[in-house]
Amino acid sequence: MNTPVVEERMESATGFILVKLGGAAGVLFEQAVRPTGMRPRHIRVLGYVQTQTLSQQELCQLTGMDRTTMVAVVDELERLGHARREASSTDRRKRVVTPTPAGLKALVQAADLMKQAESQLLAPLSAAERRQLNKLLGRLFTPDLLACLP
Amino acid sequence: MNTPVVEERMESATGFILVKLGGAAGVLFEQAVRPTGMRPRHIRVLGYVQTQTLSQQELCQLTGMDRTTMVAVVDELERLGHARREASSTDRRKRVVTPTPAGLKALVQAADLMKQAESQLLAPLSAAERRQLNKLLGRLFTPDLLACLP
DNA sequence: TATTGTTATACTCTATAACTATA
DNA sequence: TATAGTTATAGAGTATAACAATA
Repeated sequence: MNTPVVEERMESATGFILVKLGGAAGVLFEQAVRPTGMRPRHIRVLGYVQTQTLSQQELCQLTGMDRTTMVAVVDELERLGHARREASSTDRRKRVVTPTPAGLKALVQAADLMKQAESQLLAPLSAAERRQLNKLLGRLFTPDLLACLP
Repeated sequence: MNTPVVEERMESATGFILVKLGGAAGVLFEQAVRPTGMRPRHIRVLGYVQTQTLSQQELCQLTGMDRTTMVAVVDELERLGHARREASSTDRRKRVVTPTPAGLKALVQAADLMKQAESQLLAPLSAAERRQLNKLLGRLFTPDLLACLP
């Protein structure tokens, strides 16, 4: 008996494509923002603190990173001169993360690079198709899905 | 000046959603097939060898894994009793990977679990929308994109 | 006693280099 | 000389546990 037990090419399954494409997009963005000396997570943190005053703990909740990772990310932002830790005025346990002028400038550059990378990624689609894709993907991103993650 | 330099919520950007959703889908599949004792890569290898006779090297080319990872994956398939290494009749350097009856049975079970997980993932979409999404994602998965990956 | 930030540590994944046996 | 498989090892990424300061 030589009939395939299971469809051989899960390459065409939506789930498979989604996983692979997500990974590829991650690498693409990583490469795109490399000139800034940052990685996507640094940019995400900078994005949050550009208008709000947030502690590391609050940034953890917003980004889903854990405390120890956040320490490293803020360390690196400080080393790059893109953010500083300051004592919270209300709770002396907390340390507030504040962007420097250089950090804000780097954020603008990074956002531009990411936008370019996204354009490259979505190049095969028309503007209407991009909106369609964004809408469909957004609907998959349910609390239900997030609930079963670690 | 308190105006956001950069849109604060890249959460709505297609690239961001794609990366996050891909990661979530990966975890979902990982969890779904856990009852089989396998991980998605084992299942992928089993899927390839169910009808073809392939060496580890050939499996590397098909899956994109490197040699050392493939050794580990085949080791684990052997330990589970789902595949065996056999000497190639044409080239004694090569070792051909062959599924056992138990391996084929496990593959069927795994494929079913993955299908269920995919249904769960795509539950928010209608059948027509799923086809649409599959088509759009497929078009993003270009050789161009794969070329800029490591 | 609980929480914030921190450090040290362990664990997983993957990649690199070196070895063997065959070609 | 090059290739297939293997092993050992190192590196990055992430998670866990324990600690200091403060609530």
